[in-house]
Amino acid sequence: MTVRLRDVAARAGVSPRSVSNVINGFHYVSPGMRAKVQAAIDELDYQPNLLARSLRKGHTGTVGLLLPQISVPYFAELAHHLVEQASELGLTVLVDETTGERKRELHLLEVMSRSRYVDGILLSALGLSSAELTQLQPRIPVVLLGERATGSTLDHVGINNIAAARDATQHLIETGRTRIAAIVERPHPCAPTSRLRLKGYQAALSAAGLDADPQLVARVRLQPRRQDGATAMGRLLSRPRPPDAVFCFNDLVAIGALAELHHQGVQVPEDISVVSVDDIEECRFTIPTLSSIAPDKTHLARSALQLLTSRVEGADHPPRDIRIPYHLVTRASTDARPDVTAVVTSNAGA
Amino acid sequence: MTVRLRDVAARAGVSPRSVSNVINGFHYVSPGMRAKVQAAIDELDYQPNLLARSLRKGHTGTVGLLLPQISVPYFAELAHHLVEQASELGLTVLVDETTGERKRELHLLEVMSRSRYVDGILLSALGLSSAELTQLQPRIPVVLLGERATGSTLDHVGINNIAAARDATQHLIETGRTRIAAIVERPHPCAPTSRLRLKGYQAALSAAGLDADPQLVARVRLQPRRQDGATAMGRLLSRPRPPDAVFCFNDLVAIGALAELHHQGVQVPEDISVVSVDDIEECRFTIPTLSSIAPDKTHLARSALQLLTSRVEGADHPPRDIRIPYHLVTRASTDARPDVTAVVTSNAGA
DNA sequence: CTGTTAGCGCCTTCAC
DNA sequence: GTGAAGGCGCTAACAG
Repeated sequence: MTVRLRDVAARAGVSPRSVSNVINGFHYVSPGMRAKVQAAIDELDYQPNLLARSLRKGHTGTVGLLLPQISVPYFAELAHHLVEQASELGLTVLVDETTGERKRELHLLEVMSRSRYVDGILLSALGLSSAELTQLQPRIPVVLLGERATGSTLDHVGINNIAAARDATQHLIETGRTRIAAIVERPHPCAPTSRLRLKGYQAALSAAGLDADPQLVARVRLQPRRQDGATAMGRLLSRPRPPDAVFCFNDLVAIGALAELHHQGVQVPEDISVVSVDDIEECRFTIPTLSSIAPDKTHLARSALQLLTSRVEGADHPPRDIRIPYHLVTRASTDARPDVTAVVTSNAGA
Repeated sequence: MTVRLRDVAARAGVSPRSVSNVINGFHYVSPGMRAKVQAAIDELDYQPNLLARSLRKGHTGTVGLLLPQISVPYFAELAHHLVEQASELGLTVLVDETTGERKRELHLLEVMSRSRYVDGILLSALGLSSAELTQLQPRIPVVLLGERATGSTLDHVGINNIAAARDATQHLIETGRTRIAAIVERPHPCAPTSRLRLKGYQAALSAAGLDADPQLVARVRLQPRRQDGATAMGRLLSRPRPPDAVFCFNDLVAIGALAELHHQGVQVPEDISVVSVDDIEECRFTIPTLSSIAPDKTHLARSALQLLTSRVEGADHPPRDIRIPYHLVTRASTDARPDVTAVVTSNAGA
């Protein structure tokens, strides 16, 4: 039924060892041997059993990817870049969804890391606290995506959230806005991203000498969807003194906000301008098109995979925290002139 | 270093067999034995090596998912449902991207199916022709997603594309439209979906006694993105007698069309109404919200996985072609009254 | 109900 | 340069 390495050896009249040598491009194999073996491989249509190889070698060439939910556009795009980069490195990706629940994150991390099926894990954590992540002693390498566990023992790849939010907000200020609102996730110890972005927003305001009106900070639940952005925008519009601009925690929320603004007949960007973070594809086709901070997702994917593979290969340096460059893409939502793109304010520093 | 089954056996003072029995819930194990073994497992923090188990058992509990590109919203949502359903069945999903290229589809199908890493493959084929798919003699089960290879020897799960497009178009007719355009992929032997949807569109027109003006059928490239829909819409608007409604091959194209309509100051749905297929999340927040045919994606995922696992377990029936129910979700793009949802015209027949 | 034994298919240290 | 043997960790006959 299934043709094994030893069948090839028998067919070629050589030892299994020689077949293995040919397959793995090992050592110096005599041309005659190589030809004989190759012929047998072709005739028998032989393909190595990767499972057996992995068992023997102790690693698999597969990395685990743990995401809250793959259909969320940002994660879908991230997964795409990761799969693409992995493929270039000869790796494959095993995906699982955590829904962002602490329990599931822990469970899948545990199951994956012990299964021996993956060499390492890329984790976009939402439910696990920094402390827990720090305490984690995974038996295989783990690289954190996006969220940052302060002082973690784990490698991490992401953008500088404070700086990104600051740049986005500053852009609103530069276009003459003064009552700048923010829509961010409600505070949660395990989800520092939103807190950092709020901090950046506040930093920009204070640097410009604008005061931060707490009435202009709307909170949405964790892992907000478009609808949450719409609801939050509704609340902001009902303030006695509504904003003339909004910084949104992410694109999904901003898209909901745009829908609500349209619904209420508020003109964007004339009455209110909108900016956010992630730069998902959808931003280019919202009405109006949406200005957003664009992390270099290819770079992110590559760095994460490099970090992971280097750990898999035994690298033993202290945990790294890699900051990915980003830039602000200005579009119609922050500018009367539509589709002005790519004002680059790249940031690759710590 | 790594604790093995035999270590547990030694610790518990029993045979490996008994440990295996306990782990796999095999046979009748005496309570005393079970307790002893469990204690040893806990003390040693033992976790089975799934790689070794898979090698031994001949199957892995992993299914391969081959998609053109996972960041495309429809595929992202599909992947989400698949991963979710797989998880419920105790399966994990290995994802790879084909970019829709024939060569890559063939290659990945080959590599995956021979690697012994996955028990079966879910394939959303774009580049492979029906003939090629039919000729395919994969060594592990393959279930086709979405596209239909007529007379294929492979199982298939998808919606009735003709009926879906007919229903969508009929909805436009029922709202009083008479000059109904279509945006579809340009014909390609390997991509029947668009051809079928065009057919359904034409069927609806002819059933209503409307003539099908070839000037009103715009073609876009294969795997169109939002921009392609915008461009095509632009062409339709430049016709001497522009349409008063558009049936779009999929949501992405429709979203591009909406952007172009907005850009040209054409009112939706007053001047032109728009309907499409896929019902991706984004539809609920476009401006205006987009009416779309919603395939039951959960059902699709479940059926695909059921079909696959049943094949993996050796089922030997003739190839199945499962039609998934769908319904038309009417939203603002086809109705002056916004957000009227869920007019169900479910279709589960052959 | 439990213990012993033999591979699943591969790679790799040893000898030659 | 090539051949022979052992084992990665597990499960499933086959006894007992």
